[in-house]
Amino acid sequence: MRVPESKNIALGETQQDLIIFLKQHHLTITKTRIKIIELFQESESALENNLIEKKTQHQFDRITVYRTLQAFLKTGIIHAIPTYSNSIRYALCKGDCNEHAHIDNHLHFICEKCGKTICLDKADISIIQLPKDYTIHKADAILSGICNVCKTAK
Amino acid sequence: MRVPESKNIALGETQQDLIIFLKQHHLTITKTRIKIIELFQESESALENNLIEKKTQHQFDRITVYRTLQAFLKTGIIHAIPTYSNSIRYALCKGDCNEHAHIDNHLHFICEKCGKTICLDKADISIIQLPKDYTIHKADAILSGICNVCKTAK
DNA sequence: GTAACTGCAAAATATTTGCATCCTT
DNA sequence: AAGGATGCAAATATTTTGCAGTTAC
Repeated sequence: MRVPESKNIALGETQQDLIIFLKQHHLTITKTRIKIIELFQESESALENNLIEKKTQHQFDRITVYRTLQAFLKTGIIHAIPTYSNSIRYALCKGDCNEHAHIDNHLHFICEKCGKTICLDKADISIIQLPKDYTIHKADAILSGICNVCKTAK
Repeated sequence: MRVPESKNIALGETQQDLIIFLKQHHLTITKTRIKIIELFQESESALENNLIEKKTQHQFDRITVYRTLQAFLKTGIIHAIPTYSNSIRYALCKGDCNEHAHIDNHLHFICEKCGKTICLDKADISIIQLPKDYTIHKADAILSGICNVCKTAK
């Protein structure tokens, strides 16, 4: 298949788009990878290894899921999100991230009730004033509280 | 010992101050707790369980360290810091935190070179605009890059 | 003396690595 | 056919829990 050249590698809706997307990131096409990317697309909140295993009903080996996430991370498809717990969460990169450049400055919200981690793309944290003698590569804000769903659910 | 009443429970320099501090937080005084608080005071960067074990030269059982951290966390002496890794880091609360109220809105900087996590107290992230339908209890910003020490060390 | 803290054992959870086998290109 | 991806086994790291012995108040 011919892979279109593009600076802005965007993730389309159809499975065909998804295959192109993976190829653009120089990843081989496998059932695992397609399924896990689809999961990320469906989910509005961040995912951790454990959660992916459950959502795929243990269709794939736990280790395969770890390795898939590592491959996605390395090629800039997903990014890690800092958490207060001891498991690493990931979410799809919305921007123009790839192996070489990773732009990932945004807000993350962790709900204290349901535990979901949600990327809030609209907000921008570049307004934060930084100390002079530090070089900043990446900025992440973690907000915690009660999310919109849990609030209305009471 | 008479424990002075105070709204602003502050941590003093001497070991005597430290004992008063622990009592104000309704914690019994033990060798472990004194040593670990002292460690936090000495260290300008955040500590994880592992690191505390090493710094105390395994003087205390690993499990005791975990439980000490939990006690400190519960009484508002320390706060957890979100990380990209799978171990939980803690730092002393500088403000007026206690069992009931926890004010902890500040910047955390993680150095990509030396791995240190540093609390940058001066900066304030309350200026971040938040979505309307979310209730925020706590805000934390994680900046990563190169810290002042590693920068000059080259 | 009583309640709380500590240490050992054991278990649960999260993640990594090695190797043989299978799938993608 | 070759290289990469997968799955199983095994190992490591982090954290939690139970229980008996010790310490703080």
